Amino acid sequence: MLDIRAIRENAAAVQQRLATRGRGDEAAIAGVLALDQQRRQRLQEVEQLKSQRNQVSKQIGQAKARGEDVSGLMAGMKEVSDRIAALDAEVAQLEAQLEHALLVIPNTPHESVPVGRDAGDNVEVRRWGEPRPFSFEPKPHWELGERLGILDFPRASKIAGSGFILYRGLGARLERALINWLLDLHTREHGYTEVFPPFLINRAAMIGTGQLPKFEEDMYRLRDDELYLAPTAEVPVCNMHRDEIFRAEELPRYYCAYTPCFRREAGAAGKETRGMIRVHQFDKVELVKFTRPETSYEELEKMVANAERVLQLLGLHYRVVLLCTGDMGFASAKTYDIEVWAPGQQRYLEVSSCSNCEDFQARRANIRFKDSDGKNRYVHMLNGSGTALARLYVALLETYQQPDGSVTLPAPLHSYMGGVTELR
RNA sequence: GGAGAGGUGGCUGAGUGGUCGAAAGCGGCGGUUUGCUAAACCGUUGUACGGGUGAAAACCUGUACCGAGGGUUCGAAUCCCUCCCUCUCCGCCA
Repeated sequence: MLDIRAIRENAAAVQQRLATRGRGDEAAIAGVLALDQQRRQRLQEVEQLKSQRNQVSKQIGQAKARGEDVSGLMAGMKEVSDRIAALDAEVAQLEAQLEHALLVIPNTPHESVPVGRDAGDNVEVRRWGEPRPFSFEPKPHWELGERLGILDFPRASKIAGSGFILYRGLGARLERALINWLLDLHTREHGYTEVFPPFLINRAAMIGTGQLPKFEEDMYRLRDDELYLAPTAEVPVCNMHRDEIFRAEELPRYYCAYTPCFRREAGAAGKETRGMIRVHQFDKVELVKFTRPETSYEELEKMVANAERVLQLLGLHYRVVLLCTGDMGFASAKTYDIEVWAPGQQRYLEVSSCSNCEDFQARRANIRFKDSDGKNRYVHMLNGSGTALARLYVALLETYQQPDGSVTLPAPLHSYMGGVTELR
């Protein structure tokens, strides 16, 4: 959520930054300003009346104590009270409208973000390694997985529907190994604290990180309870500290968490439906940081490096991409994507997305810290995948496939696989 | 799921219709004292949203906030209703 005061004081600049996203979000600012103006006007009126009421009520109390007749005073105050009730309702309605208007406006991109329309305008920042050369035609993961008997898409459909994965045997073991290895890596070597949160999320938390109210149709929701399936661990982990105030010395805080991620992928039907590139449920280890505002951009670079380390240790070729204004997510001010090379499909796959949301989520979730001058300020919140498992799995299978269809496993996973070094 | 108890400021905890933003204690901050530490003593101590003054730091002022939302009343932390959460017991269950 953007700061209403910043909008009030700098409307043109905010509009200009929003316009770079190319979605017309800047158009909402005029309405926000009008609502804000009305709200403040009504607020002044009602507060003046309340002041009057407080004074007279006090007089009534005192007069009564002296045994005087107060029926005249009381009669007059009834009208004031009714007027207050009416104005209060008006203010509440304006506030609700203003709140909603602000909740559906995306974050303003940071000035270092390239302006662009879509993914085509993203800027490649660096590459690591290079695509593995093949002496044979590399196969896509769905062929490898089915042949090895570790991925079973038809049976996943039988249970849930299309867009779900069933791992079995060493395939299931590999998924579990990756989860454990990633959590160990980030907690032991990168200083993150492990969190295992609920996978069901209430509405307030979904609003806190920005999934709601705008993206309701992308979320799985329970029928009988106001609960949603976690679309990413970002949601529970960020909301851990909702309505809290950190002491300055408690920052930065690093958390990592494994959760499955549930996404309806509404509107994405038909796109990339083959295999496990885009599915309704996938596993992910997520990194989340709460930082002071001054350090959040350094922390973003470090977070990207932490995610890159995953691919480096696994020996997977990747590139880092800085998203342009038009391709960034709703809550983000700056995002790097990490894309791993999938030789079976001759393309890069997004396995991580690391974002600095600045105070956008902190304002929604009301997460602050007490600064050295005693003032409460909003923290900056960052989140990044470290990494998404399904696509990492794809890259592993396709990169380390052998001519006979077997797959060797990179060294870091051997112990996590109980000594198994290849799938065949 | 059933029965009961409870949710007050950073913490503990008083407050059952009016002068309560809220006693007291602890903690925090500032000061006195001190070679240092501790203790003692004095003072101070919330947040949000408006309005005003100021270049700003800040200051002045109003309103709201005692789990959340409604209601009664001239006036609600206090009375009523609904909901949420915590604790205890019972039931059920991995």
